[in-house]
Amino acid sequence: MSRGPNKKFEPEVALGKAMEVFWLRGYEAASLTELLQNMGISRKSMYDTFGNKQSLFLKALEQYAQTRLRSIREQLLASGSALNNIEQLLKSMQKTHGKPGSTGCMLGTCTADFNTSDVEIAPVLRSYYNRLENIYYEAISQAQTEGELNPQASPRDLARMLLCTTQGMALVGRVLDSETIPQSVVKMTIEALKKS
Amino acid sequence: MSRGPNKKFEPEVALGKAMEVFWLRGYEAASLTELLQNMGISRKSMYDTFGNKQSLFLKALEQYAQTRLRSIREQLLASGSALNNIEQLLKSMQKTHGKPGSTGCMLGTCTADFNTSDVEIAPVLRSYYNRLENIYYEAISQAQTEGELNPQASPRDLARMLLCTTQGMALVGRVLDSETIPQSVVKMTIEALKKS
DNA sequence: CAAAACTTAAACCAATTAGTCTAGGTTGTA
DNA sequence: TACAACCTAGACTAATTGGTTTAAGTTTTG
Repeated sequence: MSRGPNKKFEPEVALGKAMEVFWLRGYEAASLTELLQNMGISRKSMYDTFGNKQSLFLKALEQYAQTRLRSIREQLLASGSALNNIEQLLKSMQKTHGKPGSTGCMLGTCTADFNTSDVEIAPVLRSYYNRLENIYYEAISQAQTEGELNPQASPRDLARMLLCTTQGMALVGRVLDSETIPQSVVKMTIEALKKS
Repeated sequence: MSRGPNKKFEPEVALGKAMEVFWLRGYEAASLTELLQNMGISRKSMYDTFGNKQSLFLKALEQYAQTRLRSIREQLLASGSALNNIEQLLKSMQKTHGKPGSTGCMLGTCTADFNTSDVEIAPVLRSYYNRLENIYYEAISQAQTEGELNPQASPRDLARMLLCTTQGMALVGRVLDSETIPQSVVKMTIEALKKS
């Protein structure tokens, strides 16, 4: 057994704080100084624990994605009708991204933030989008088997539409000061699903 | 009349080159060095002509938006059916954003790049989104009066859906290496319009 | 108690940033 | 021809960046 005390700060908590800064500012614009201030730890501890800025970011992005994907999956797999769960999810997104000062989705922000040819980050983002698409796919399929959606429609196509529409809403919402656009988008998206 | 030669370089051409760099890299990551190299002018000329980096960026963004908006408007107002023009526009976007190495829409990239509370840039982006929404609105209205779309549907809602869906497709396309997602999105969007 | 594991604060480094300024060259016109 | 307008190249500044290292202090445990 090793001697001495264990880590005093909670790496996961500090990582969460770092995530908030990256989410708000983006990778480049998030300075070490601001990151450390929010994380509440010293420079040394950060480098000892997380390696460097890029790997800190990748860990923060991973935590964001897992938290977000789990939350969405839970909302979609809640008891009751699958279609209703999709509607409720979209409504909650409408509210979130319609708020002034909303920061959108961290995946989307990073998708814009990084050079498209960045071989380090692009595959990570692509994989998260795939997982998100698959979550939508499952929910739509379930709504179909429950008889709530047209069984002839392609759940794969619908899931992809849902993916891009919500990402677009989250992105545009960053500069909006009213809920009108998200309202329209969610309304039309739900109609599109039902009429598919 | 003033003496001496007029400007040797074309400010609009140089601005276009700057725009390309900003588009590819984003505001922060676009260094003066890279900008000047692409613009093909000296540091001094840039500061004399454009002021500083931020105003260079704002001018580049304005040029991008005007070029882009005009192009979209032209495609939508082309001769023939309004609905068909919308379809053709979406198909061209599908192709563009499905290409590996696609850089998305500069408006979207900047929307993610800047701090949401940036009072300088947020209103500019918001205004561009409004203009884009209005262009879609006109096209949809025309398709309705031409009897190609359900006249009961709200062209405002549909225009907003189109806005967010295309922005999302452009954004996600930055990390994609195949056309499958844009294909699905465009297919579903056209269906949604027709069934609205 | 003493050593190990952990912590912070701050000094430090090399590189890069946006922006300014100067010196010298070219070009066109009064 | 002489001067004004424009140009480039590059030196320079002041600040900031990510990252490293050092020194000193704290806590736990063998």
